[in-house]
Amino acid sequence: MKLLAIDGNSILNRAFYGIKLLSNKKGVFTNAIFGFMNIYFKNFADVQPDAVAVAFDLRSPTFRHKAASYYKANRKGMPPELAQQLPLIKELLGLMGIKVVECEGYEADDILGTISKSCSEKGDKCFVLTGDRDSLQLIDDNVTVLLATNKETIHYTPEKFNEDYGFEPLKLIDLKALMGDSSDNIPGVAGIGEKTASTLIKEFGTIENLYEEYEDADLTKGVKTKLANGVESAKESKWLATIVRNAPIDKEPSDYIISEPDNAGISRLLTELEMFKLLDKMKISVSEGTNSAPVEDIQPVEEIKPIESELSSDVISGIDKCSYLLRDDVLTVRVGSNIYSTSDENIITEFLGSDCEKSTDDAKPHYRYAMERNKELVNLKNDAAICGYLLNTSASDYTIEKLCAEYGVHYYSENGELADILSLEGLIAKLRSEIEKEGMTELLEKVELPLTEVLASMEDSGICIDKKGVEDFGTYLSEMVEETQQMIYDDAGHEFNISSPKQLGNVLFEELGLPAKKKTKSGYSTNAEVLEELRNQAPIVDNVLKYRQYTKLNSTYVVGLLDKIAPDGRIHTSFKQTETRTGRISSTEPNMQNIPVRTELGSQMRKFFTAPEGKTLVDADYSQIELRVMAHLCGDKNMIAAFTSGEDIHTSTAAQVFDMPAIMVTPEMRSAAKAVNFGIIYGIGAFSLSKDINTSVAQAKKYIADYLARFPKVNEFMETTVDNAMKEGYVTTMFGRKRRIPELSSSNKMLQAAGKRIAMNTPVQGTAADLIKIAMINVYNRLKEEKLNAKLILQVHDELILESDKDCADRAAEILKEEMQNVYEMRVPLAVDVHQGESWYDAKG
DNA sequence: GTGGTCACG
DNA sequence: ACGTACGTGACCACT
Repeated sequence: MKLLAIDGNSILNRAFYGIKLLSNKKGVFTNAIFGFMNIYFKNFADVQPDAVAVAFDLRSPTFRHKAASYYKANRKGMPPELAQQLPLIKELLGLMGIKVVECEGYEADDILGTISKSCSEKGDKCFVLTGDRDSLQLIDDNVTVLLATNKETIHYTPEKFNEDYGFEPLKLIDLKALMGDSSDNIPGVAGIGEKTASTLIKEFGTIENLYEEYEDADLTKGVKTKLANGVESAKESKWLATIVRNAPIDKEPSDYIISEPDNAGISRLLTELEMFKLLDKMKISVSEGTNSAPVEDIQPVEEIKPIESELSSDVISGIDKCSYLLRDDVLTVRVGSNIYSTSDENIITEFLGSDCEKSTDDAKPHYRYAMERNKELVNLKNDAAICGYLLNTSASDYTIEKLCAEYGVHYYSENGELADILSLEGLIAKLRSEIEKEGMTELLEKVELPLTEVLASMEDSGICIDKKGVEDFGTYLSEMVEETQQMIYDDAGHEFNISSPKQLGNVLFEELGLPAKKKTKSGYSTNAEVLEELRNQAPIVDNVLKYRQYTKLNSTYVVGLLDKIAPDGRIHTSFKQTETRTGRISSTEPNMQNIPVRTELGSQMRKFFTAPEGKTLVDADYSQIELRVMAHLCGDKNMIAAFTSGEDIHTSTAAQVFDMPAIMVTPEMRSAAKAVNFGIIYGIGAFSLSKDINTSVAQAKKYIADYLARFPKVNEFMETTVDNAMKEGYVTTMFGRKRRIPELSSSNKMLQAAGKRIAMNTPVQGTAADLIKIAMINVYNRLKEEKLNAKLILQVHDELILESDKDCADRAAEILKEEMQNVYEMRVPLAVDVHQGESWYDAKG
């Protein structure tokens, strides 16, 4: 008979700290359960036991059978994120038919000690699974310890133990009695560490033997003295380190034979915890739970037999609804149990342009495939990645396989290469029903799906870049880098890598003795904020700042952009629609949303983004869109009045906060008010505000208090938003976009505070993102309808850029401004500034 | 791969 | 006592 005995606390602990925090929608943490079950299944497969026991600590405050329990109980308790998972894993194990063993006054390792002893005496094989090396003392010919480490599980037999330690397993107790163990509060012998202890045990075996012989042995005087002083402690420690092997529990291995699992119960629990991957692994379907989703959501698990054939025009004309994939220029279409495929470009474009309703996994590249060939993708109804993103904006990616695992849809991995296409329809059905449940169907159909085509078109268009201009700018920057670098070397007295924060910190704060202000994890902080304060103290500092500016411009922008120029002489960025937590779009390879503008030198870069011959760039940006969104969302009268009046918002905020007419507001007051306005959007904190405007925390606090007194609805909005977020676990934007915030249920105060700021900021930033997305779709359609030779080419969060034929640029600018301003009826006007120019620099106005 | 830094809204 | 504003992406050094 083979028994697998698991130290539940130890394995759960290891799983918890080894896997990043995961939680379900309600904020119940599940990472330790997930990790525990992974370790369990792996070892179960390795050992193939006949019986399983999982032991957990159980200590009563009034009864302690030994002092070690008392010491351990004194240690810092487990974090609530882990503690809440403890009853859940026990419940799960119970449902799986696995016996959970607990015994008042005993720890898990005592229970394992007892069970393994009983096995050993009866000649049964026992495998002890734990993460704790202490249990290695249990090893004998019938008892193997499976030690789970971060990397692998080590199988400790007596031979393996001897190889590693050089003595027999039972003597591990004596080793610990000498060296002690701070985490278990075992004192050991003062001054004896692991090395000495190990040597002594190898030579003398047990501490009893050691204390009989050590006085005459060949040991240093120091060691002898330490041993003499530690004799009592050594004996006490040996007792503490010995695992109990006679706890009052069931001792027959046959008592632990696994009973019939309750699949419905498991399904219910794991569905509640949203651990679909685990459920799939256990080969239990969601439907086995009693509270299962409606039948139509569930993909049948039975084998389906796909019929594969070549896609043809005849077939295409007969399809009215299908799912498809387009990868590496190969199209695969599924209609019922028929699978068609083709790599014929003409057939592919014919399919994409056909009337049939289409569902796919990631449509943007398909739009581009069509556009590059002057064709269209028509009637796209579903995009799995977009659906997955709306349901959870925080996932790392949205592949079909991952989504199936997350939403409990069967993934047809048994069908090899066809797995994705076979799984797609069921997945889409499930995702759509979830989206409907969450009230995001309109957001999906009216905003995100239409936006995909707009983004594809923008990527396809790209923006014209003046290659020669960039190259010349690069030459200039390189000269400046060279020059500045030399001056820095002269000041430092030697050459070093200025780009290495470590080496730079050394030069500045060690060699030159400048006062270090801040530290980072790995040394001195040398960021711009710190250097700015040191500017007057040494000329090298100014040069370092210049060096940073030149190298940044040169490597990120000049070199980085030249590297991305396409054969058509343009830059085609990639807009990501499923990346940000808030609903914004992001831009990569290259990032066109962080082209310099704030400094004079940096903004020169924008002169190289140009309109080609006969065309012009039209640039429009929302003025203070996030503050306007805030005014709309909270409905504060004073704030709305400030925007309706058309005055400068920061000046008028200052007038309110400082209680004076606008004409008396000084530039300093305006800039303080501006900082407060930013703080309001980000989820205000007095400390950061004080740093931002260089004043005391007390003063910053007063600004905030005064602000909130003047704009009471802002305060109210923040409070209700956070309260509601704490209750629901998520926040929403005006258009129903959701962001879950698991940080809110963290026991870590810092993390929870961050969660609250996220809760305050996301509805504002997210609503602004929704608005400009809708405007983009409307602009795209208007330009198309009016057949203007003008195209959207860039979006920078609150800014849209068109490339337009000169002769229709005024009309295009009019449409752009109109659609942006009128995108949605708000309680405040949405102000838009529009300009035209030959380059981005000029069009910014 | 991670951390530091810095470019943008 | 601790670390501090929201959301991104790219580059460099270093492990």
